[in-house]
Amino acid sequence: MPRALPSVSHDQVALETCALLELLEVLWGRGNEAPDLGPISPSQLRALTVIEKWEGANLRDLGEALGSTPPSVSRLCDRLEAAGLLERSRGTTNRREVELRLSRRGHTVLANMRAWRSREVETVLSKLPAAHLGALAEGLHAFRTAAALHVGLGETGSEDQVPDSA
Amino acid sequence: MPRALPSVSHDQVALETCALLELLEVLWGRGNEAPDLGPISPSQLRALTVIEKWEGANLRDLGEALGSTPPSVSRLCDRLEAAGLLERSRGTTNRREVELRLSRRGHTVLANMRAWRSREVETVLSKLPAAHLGALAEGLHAFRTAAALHVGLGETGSEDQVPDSA
DNA sequence: TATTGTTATACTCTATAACTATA
DNA sequence: TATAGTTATAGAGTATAACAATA
Repeated sequence: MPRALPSVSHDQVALETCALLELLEVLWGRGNEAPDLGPISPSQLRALTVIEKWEGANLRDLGEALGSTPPSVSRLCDRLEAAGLLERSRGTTNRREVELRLSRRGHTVLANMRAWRSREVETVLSKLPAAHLGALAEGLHAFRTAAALHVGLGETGSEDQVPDSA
Repeated sequence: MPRALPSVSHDQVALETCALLELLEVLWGRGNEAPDLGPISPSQLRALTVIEKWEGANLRDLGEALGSTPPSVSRLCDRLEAAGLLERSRGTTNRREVELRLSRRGHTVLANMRAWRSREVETVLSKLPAAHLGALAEGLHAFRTAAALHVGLGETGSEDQVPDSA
């Protein structure tokens, strides 16, 4: 089997993607087995992820990105701020708005999380033949670029992670 | 750029995978935008996913798969049973164990969830060129096969989803 | 005694509703 | 008045500790 033919249907790839995601949901949902993360919850991680790519967002913005309500987001930020991962500052132009930014510890936590997950994924990747690895890299990058645009988090910091294998 | 060379490093692909997963975490974590799912939570979805592939598991098994403690799992199953998605029956051979099985509604809920997610993914895939689509299909399948073995959910119902593009 | 599951209690996350403050 | 954010209260999810029942 040299290469997949271009006759693959969207249907099949969509199902394949979902199956993989389901697997990783179960795996990564396991109560933080990452040692460096501290007692940080999935919700907090999601919030940090969004704010990292959207510095200076207000509570409404964050709530919309997370699909969460203002009170939930407010409390979530309370805890993130108390944990020293997030900074809330009253807006300069509009005094009723809040500007959200990651603290240095916030950035560190995200970096640690990514490092841990990458190590997990690498143990799996190490079992793949090189041909499959190349196909995966190509396909994933194309997919993520399209997906980021679709979700609305595309224009910011997506490219700095993977320096493009060229 | 015709095809990715086999010189891609595990490192880079791991980071790419994590970046994509992060994106989908934010997207799918948005309070259930799937209409057919009803008020089912991510935790409940994870539990159903595991039990589907492990019919007759007991509470300890489920807890281990989810990385969760027995009391949490017990309560989680209380709610799943109350919602009619799960059936708890006292074990036949060992009367202190419990056998967990999905109800018909449980199976339906999982099917609906997968259908909704697949539609979401397909809207993204429809924007990919055919060459990238083929690469993605090949890479994802190889990855999932390796990952399923690593996680410990490999021998059961992994193959029935994608009939292999051949 | 060791194992399986449950109950007791506490904290996080989320939602709806009501409230405060700014525009 | 409309908008941004917070507080009040309630239910789900999780954890540790203590308990009941079976092997």
